[in-house]
Amino acid sequence: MAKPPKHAISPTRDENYPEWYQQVVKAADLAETSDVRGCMVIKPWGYSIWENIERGLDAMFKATGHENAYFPLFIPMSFLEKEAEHVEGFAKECAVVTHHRLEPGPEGGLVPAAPLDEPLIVRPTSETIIGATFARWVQSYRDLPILLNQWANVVRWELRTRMFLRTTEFLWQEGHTVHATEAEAMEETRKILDIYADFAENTMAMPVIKGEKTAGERFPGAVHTYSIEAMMQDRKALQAGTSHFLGQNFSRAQEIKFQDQQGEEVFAWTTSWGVSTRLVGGLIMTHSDDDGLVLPPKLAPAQVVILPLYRNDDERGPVLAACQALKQQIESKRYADAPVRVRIDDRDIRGGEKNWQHVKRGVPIRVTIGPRDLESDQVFVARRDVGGKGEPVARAAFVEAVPQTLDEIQSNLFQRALTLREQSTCQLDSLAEFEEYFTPANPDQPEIHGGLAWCHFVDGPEMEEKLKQLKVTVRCVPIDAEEEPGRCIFSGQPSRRRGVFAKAY
RNA sequence: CGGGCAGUAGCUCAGCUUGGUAGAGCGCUACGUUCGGGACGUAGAGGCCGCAGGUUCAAAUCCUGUCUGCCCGACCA
Repeated sequence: MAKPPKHAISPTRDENYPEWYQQVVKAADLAETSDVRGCMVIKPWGYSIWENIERGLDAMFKATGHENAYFPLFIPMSFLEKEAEHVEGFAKECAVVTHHRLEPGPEGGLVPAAPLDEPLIVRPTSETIIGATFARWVQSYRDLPILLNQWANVVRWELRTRMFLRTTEFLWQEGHTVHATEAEAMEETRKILDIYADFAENTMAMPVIKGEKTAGERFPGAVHTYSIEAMMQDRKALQAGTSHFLGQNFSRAQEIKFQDQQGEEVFAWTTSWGVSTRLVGGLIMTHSDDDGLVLPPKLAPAQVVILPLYRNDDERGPVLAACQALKQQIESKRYADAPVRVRIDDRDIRGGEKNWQHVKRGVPIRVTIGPRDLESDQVFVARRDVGGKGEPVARAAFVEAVPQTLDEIQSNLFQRALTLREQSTCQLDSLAEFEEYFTPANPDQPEIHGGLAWCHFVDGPEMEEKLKQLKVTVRCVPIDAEEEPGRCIFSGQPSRRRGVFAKAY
């Protein structure tokens, strides 16, 4: 009998984190590379996770008064040119449609035949096309606020792509709102940030820091950009969601204006905000281990998987019947306002291999039932978050405890991630400490190092130079932190708040 | 767009230096033995050796061109 490897995933996180990530995506059957450069195929298991993210967030948006709508994939090129910073920011990564219609070419194959009068760009984000529409919709203060969201795909022609974290085409939601006053727009911006943080922490079990981006990291065209920042297991930061206060920049560029109660024509205040399939990448890198994916129960497509064990047709019938019965019993239980999601895996493959597939796919609870269990009215239960083979439990007791067990797994994952982040966070008050913190011991093959460093800073050329050299970025200035006088570790200038610094994805 | 590397079975790759019947592992199919943490055996299916040209009796192998992909930089939800 062949000796199984120690871990399902090779290399382990410590050995080679980026490669480990790719292997988890593959082993968990989440996605694969496609025939189109930089674009991935999201497989059913991975897509189900995204659907659960979509469902969860969508409910939160609706509960706060937002409605879904859909705008075109194509944007006339001239629209993008209206807001100067916006052009600057996105022009480089736009895919452009210049022709329609294909005809047979002179040497076989097809050639584009008819050039477009005005090229269309494939949306990298929809501020411009949605803004142009809003300009028509908004005439009176009575038309406001407009609170819209769309679930869509966008394209950004990135040069380096990584599954889920950065792909040429990705799925996301983008919220776009219009308000009569600055205060209201700002309130919206912050409300959405809170929703993102709530969702990240309570549904994804991924701790985040809410903060504001510095000028250099801001969304092109925004006045303020806020983000939620998470820390992955390699101690690098991941921007997991952004909420932008656009001020009147876009409304001026696109003439979104209205008559207020005094009859004066004024420009509206707009916001935009989004999270993408990148969240799936964050989910993977927050919880998964050297045996593969680990899913928080609230997002797991299956929260419980039942694995029948039998050797022959005589055993098969009773075991499968018991599985069906168990499935119904578990489904009658509720977790997080919904019936517990259960699947039976009765595929005709070896039990051991089947079991490992579910380990690698991160199913929170695995239940094995064989002939011996039928006699003793037991089930064999394994939790993905604690690892190990599992243990026998009385069937009735197990069923009764399912919701509580799922809840324990959910909070265990969050606590574990939070603990790692806290252990990997420090305050640094000198440039020397900062440099040491972010310099790997072995530059040829950098080990996992660094983390989150809270430092006083003043945005400027000294800082920029040093960050570039160390490949560190300012993630955000946390908005929940107290003000505290200090001095910029780069320039020595006085500072009132600390920023969070980290290497980042 | 600069610098490095690679295209051979579904996947990962060997073979190329020194030209001579197209290979391995994994995966897949069938049968048997197995089965409570990744099984094993036997038999099979599966190929435009990226593409085009050249050298040669003969090219996966040598030469030229070309296309595509990957890695490292600049850019980034």
